[in-house]
Amino acid sequence: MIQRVVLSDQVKEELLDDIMSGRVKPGDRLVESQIAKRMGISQSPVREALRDMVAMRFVEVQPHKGARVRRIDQREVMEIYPVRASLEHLAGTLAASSAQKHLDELEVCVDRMTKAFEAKDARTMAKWDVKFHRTIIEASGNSILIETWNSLMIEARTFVTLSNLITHKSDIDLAGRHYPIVDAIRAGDHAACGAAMRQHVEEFGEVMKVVFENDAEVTDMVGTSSAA
Amino acid sequence: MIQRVVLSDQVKEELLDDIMSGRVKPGDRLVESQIAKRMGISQSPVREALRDMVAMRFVEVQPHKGARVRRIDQREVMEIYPVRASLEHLAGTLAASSAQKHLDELEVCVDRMTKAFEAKDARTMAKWDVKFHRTIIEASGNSILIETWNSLMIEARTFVTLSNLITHKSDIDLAGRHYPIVDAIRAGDHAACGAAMRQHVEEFGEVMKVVFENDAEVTDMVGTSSAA
DNA sequence: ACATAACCGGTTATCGATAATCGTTGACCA
DNA sequence: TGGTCAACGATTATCGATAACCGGTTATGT
Repeated sequence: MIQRVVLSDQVKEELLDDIMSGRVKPGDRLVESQIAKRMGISQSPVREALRDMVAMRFVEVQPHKGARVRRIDQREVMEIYPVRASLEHLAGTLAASSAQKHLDELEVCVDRMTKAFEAKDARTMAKWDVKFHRTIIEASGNSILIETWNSLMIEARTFVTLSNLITHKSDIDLAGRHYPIVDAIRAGDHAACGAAMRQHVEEFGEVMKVVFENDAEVTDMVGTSSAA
Repeated sequence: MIQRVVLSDQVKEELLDDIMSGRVKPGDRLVESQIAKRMGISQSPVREALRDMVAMRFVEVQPHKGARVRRIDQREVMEIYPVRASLEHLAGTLAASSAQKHLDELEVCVDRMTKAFEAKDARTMAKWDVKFHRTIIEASGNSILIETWNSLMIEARTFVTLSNLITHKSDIDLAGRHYPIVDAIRAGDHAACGAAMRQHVEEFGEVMKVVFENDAEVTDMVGTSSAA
């Protein structure tokens, strides 16, 4: 096990998978030497992988005290929506024309999302949801916007969020709510597309808020996501 | 030299300073072993510092090939403004009330900015400009927004941008353009504050665009910034 | 009893050395 | 001449060992 190009990248992937799958939970310590021993490698690549994951915000380290899986609390989950709404509003506005060549692609995303939702498969649904949004972000052509959006690690967050949603509120058709965006792109209407993106993200935030309020003990989202 | 808490942080600061001051230019290689020898330390903390600076987008590395100072081109400089405008619009909207307790602070920033501008001191001006904006971003209370804004490394970018501006177009009073924001905060008008923030950032972008157009050979901003 | 100091196990931060990899140079041959 | 490839120097990626550091615990003095 562990054999490809750059060890630290493989370590990173493995640790990321541990986190996403729930094998390790928020707050858990990630001890460099232990991980190194478990993977049969030295401390250096592990250390490097952990630092990378700090930049991704999956891990937090305190000097001389070590790394832990970052705890994503309800406040943080909710705080992301206004930021996404702003960024995606901009992306929608910029991308309304250039995204037209991706209309088929976008519709495939919505379709797959719908199916995954019916199958209660949060991971797959998150994947297509994120692909939909990323397609539009990238069509904006603004590389800073793209990098900024990517830095929010929306894929992972969406996954844990949808896991919760599907578990606790399986009657909301999220996939279908992407159609207004598709329509605005088809019409090439920049303002409408931006507005649709904003509204879509804000709506999603509202739904999550309700989920939280109806299910107060769910404060540790990543931890509970392992059920999916 | 080099003596505080964490070596890699000191290395990072030193390298950052080398870049900001123009002692090393975009495209220059940053050889781990050479830097280590020059600073009288081992390769590890240098390596770590470089990886951190990749996350900050000041450095780029290719596996097995090493690190170079990242080239920031005109396109990238211009692309940041729409993103900033979106984020700061949001921040202004959220912060109009809570920033009221920082009104004095904000006015100090503008004052210092004005003085630095008169002294043609781009570094100091950037410092106070960024402090002004950061104060409002932080008053928004949204930690994701704060982190996202920080990830744009606006301080360093503003410095190189202002260096150019001061060199090439010293007749524009940028500092004074912060007053509409201060006024909106004083009035506690959320919508106006958001709008003022957006307009301010967009105006700055416009000014920079003009600077670029009037000075076509300036495409390598970091490189030329060493004049400041 | 209580505060403080010395100690200890566990872990991180740093070191110096080595293996792996890259780009280049120059020999060799068709 | 032109092209392939082996060897080289430079540099990165990884290693194993050690020093520095943290938090908790026990020993010590008042």
